[in-house]
Amino acid sequence: MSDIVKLPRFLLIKQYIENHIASGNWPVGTRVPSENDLAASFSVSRMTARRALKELDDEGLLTRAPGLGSFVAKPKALPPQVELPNVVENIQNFGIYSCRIVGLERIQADMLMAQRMRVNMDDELYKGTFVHLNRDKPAQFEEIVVNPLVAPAFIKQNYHKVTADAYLNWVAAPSHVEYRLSAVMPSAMQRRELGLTHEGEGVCIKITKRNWSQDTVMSLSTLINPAEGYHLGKEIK
Amino acid sequence: MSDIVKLPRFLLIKQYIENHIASGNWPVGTRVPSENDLAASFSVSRMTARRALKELDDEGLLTRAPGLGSFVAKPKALPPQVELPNVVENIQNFGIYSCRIVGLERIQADMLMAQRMRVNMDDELYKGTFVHLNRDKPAQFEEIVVNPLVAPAFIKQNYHKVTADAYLNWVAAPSHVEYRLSAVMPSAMQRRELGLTHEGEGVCIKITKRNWSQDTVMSLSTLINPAEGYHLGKEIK
DNA sequence: CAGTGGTCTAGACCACGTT
DNA sequence: ACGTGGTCTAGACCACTGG
Repeated sequence: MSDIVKLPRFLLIKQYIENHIASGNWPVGTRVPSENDLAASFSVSRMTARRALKELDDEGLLTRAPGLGSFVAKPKALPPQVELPNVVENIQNFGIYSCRIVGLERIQADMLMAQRMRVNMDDELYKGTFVHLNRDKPAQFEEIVVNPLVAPAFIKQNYHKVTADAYLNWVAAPSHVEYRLSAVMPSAMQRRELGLTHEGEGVCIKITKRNWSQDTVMSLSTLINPAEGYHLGKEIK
Repeated sequence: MSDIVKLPRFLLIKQYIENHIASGNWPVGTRVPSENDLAASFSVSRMTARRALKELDDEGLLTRAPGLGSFVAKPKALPPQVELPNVVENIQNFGIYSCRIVGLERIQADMLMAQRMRVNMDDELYKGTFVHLNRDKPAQFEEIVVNPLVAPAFIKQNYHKVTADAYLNWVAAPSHVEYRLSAVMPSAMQRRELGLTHEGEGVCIKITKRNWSQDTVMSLSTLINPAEGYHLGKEIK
């Protein structure tokens, strides 16, 4: 016996169309019945038939054009995406978080940094260097350069309780964020701070992150994670 | 002077609500006017007021509940995501692609592989090993294990022109894909195949990808890329 | 021109949660 | 009982497209 649940009519129409598409019966580009056609053949008002087509349009299964009709859209293979885990947040939620402040200082922009921060050379910038620890074990090395105009008090904060990233999100949420990820061998300083003493170990994931507030760069941070145990995406086992 | 364009009424209502939310006038959790309220105050039918609320709901700005009303939703910070570049596709588009077939054979599933492929131990599997080259320079090492039930002819194909991945997508598009990314030091065999001769070089990005067709595993592939020049996300310069 | 989708109306019935 | 959103109707006018 079929379910006793009474499905809304617009859902029946959607399923009718979805089935024709999924079965290959209506290949890409096929013109599907118009709102009036569906209204007639399903004994339904046009508004109801319209809703079915509208939602299939929203879901990307159909393309609709006034004066032309509704057509089976070609499936757009959305590029595979992985989430970037927030190491500090994970520790705060599931571990014991602490932070070693390696440095917190004013610097002058060299040529490269001026270019990346979209400021002039020799402009003053703030720079913070941190090691994030889980149960007193180094988990991530962070270096962040901040535009003083966006966060004048950045250098006066106490980053034992609140991370620099969290503070910046507080004083001015970025309007846009850029990420870049690669794998590197850490520098001697980074190895030391991360406690990577053995000769063999050392592969690290490096994430570069730039926060924008409209057209000005708020901050540029570099995160170095030991590759050991650092993964993106779902567990595969 | 304001634009002469005549906006649809439901858009005016949407803007009215959006403005109240954006200005902080209606903080998260605030109950917004009901469909009937809006219909009355905008001298519009309920269906039109409804459409405005419906679309704001779809866009995540509102949460609606029958019997209760519509409420300002709390902005959900979508986790940052990066796209996984398809190395082979990039070479085919912007370089000169070729492929060295290292191996193409039947294997028996050991315990680990059986678990990952969701088959029984000692079941037959197909395994392909490839090196993808750009201008005859190794760019990616690939190892792919395939379920024979899904692609019985997998092992008989010629993978010089079409990649194993492309072939599998052809015979049976996956219904779901899992990714996992990490950084590793390549094995001796991988180093040899990738032409990593110098002692210092060697950090690699490893991508594990599992294709599902409904509830069966179609394939499990491991991609090894020299980290040198391999990046995810937007260029930051 | 006839047909399409886009917008809109003024009603209606229902299931649901609060009171 | 009342108001909410969810579904639905039978009309309507419009801008746009094709033949």
